[in-house]
Amino acid sequence: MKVITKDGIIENLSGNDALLTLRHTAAHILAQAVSRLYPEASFAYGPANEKGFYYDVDLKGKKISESDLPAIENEMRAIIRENLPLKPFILSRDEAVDLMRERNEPYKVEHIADLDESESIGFFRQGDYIDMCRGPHLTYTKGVKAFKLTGISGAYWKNNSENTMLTRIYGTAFESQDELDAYLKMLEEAEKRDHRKIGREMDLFMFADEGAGFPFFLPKGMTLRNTLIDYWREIHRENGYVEVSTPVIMHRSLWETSGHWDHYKDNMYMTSIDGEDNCIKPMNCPGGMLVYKNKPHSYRELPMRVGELGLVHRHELKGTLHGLFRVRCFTQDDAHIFMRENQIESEIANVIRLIDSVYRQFGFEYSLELSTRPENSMGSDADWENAENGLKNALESLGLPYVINEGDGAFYGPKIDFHLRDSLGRTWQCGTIQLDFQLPQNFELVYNDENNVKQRPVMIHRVCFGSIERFIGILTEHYAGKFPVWLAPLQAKVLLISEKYADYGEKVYSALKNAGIRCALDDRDEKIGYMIREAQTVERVPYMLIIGSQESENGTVSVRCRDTSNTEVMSLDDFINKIKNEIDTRR
RNA sequence: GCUGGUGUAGCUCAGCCGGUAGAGCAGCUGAUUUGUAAUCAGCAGGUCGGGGGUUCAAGUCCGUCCACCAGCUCCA
Repeated sequence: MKVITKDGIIENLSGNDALLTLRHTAAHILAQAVSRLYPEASFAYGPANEKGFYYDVDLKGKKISESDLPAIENEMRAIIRENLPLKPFILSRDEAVDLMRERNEPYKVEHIADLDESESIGFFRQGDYIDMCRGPHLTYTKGVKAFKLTGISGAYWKNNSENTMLTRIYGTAFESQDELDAYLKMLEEAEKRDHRKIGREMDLFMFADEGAGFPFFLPKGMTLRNTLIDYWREIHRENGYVEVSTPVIMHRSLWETSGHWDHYKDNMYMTSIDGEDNCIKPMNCPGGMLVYKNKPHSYRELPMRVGELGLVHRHELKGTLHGLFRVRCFTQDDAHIFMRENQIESEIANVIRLIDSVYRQFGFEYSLELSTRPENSMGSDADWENAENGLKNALESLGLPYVINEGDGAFYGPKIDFHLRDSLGRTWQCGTIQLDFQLPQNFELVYNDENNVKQRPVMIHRVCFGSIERFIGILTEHYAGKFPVWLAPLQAKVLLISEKYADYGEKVYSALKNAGIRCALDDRDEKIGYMIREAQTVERVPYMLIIGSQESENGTVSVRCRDTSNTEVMSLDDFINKIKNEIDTRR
């Protein structure tokens, strides 16, 4: 794809670079269209990304909605038809500021001040529209052949909630109409997997207006949840963890010691007990500290791995709530690991391996991020450096790729985050490993070393699922509700062709039940097609056992598989062995 | 919290310029006894998110609160 740089050099781009350039040019065309329809508009940032492009616009109090998008799209098409050349030019800082002031672009003027002194300031002109931009761009507007405006929202200038809110107009563009259509189709398919919709259809969980952000688990959702927890307990037992449970409500003094009172008060729910301030725990760690302090410890016990499935409550802003993905109370599959400093690297590597095995069980891809010291943090520079190096060394010794998020750590320590990719291509933070030198100090934790000298342990906080609730939401979308047999709330359903076969149907049903298989019997006097439709498309039961005259005469079952819609006739025992094997091996 | 949007039966949705609500599916009852993705009929379901205001009259118009949706910010 032929593109032009801000220095006027023609280059050839391909692959992702070409796509991003195409989208960036589409963003300029969007801005030009907006400037024609809304001459008073000023422009902020208008980048391209992996989903498309957007432009942040200040419409000076003028309100627009999605219904205005077709008009903007039409104007964009007109600009593409006019086939304007994109002409770059370079200005000095002063000239650039003058030009942007003259054209009433205060955000661009502010942007110039943020640019590095050494950077030359590029502009691209297409017709009467000029945009400050480092490029490159397509050479002509007609290069944008397949685009669509996809939405509109508010966005803060420079992503800071203190700043003015601008109007962000979203769009996407591809090199061909076919690719655009495929992308839009994919979005539609993704919408069908929405865990909120599937959760309602499958009776997994619910929400009520009386408790925004507080999920309810229904019987089938509870089965799924307990199955996940059984799996979690099993792998933690195998990896040398013990489990505790700490209270949900504890006295204010605990949270003052832990630092949450100073650093996290706005997110904590409060209550009063006998006139004293108490907090509903937003994190499990302070309770875990009290467990450690319950008795003296020897170096021989370390590393000491203490798990807790802890229910935490956090007051999240209501605009951020989103199904099970973002709630106000959730269960962390937490663990606190107490250890000596020289055990940091190997223990972090152990945790990474454990989390990796969990994600592989479900076939998830993930990426790693290392977050470093934030502004509002506790502790000395030396501790932070130690902690950050510990995490880095563990990642590097395992040879894992990661990106660094400067200043994104917790207030008590740096962390490694695991980001899962969901069916919409969104990434969700699930697992995290946080190294903490602060809480052991604040709570004066100690252990006796081999010389009977008191030493301070280092602590790791870590979660695998992150939050059971979020993880179930992600699993629901990942599998589109078609959970693997070991997780499925209903693993098999017996469907009767007619009530004449009720006796044999009952026999099959109790045999499954006695074998520990989660099953149900549909003995309604409906046609078999009706029962299959419901079992397969709504309940999403992995196996449907159809029972009629042949089966009851031969002692067999006709097994219909949810995922292939194929049927296979087999003996009842063979089926039980087959499904039990799939469950036991978690396939 | 911010920007924009939405809220009508369990679910999906209709309801025009203001004249006190309608469908399909699900549910219940009956008929049917069925062979691999919807059998037929009847019945029942709603203070139109809440509470105000305008009006002779509000699902419809106006403010307000709540919830939800798409984002922003934040986060497991």
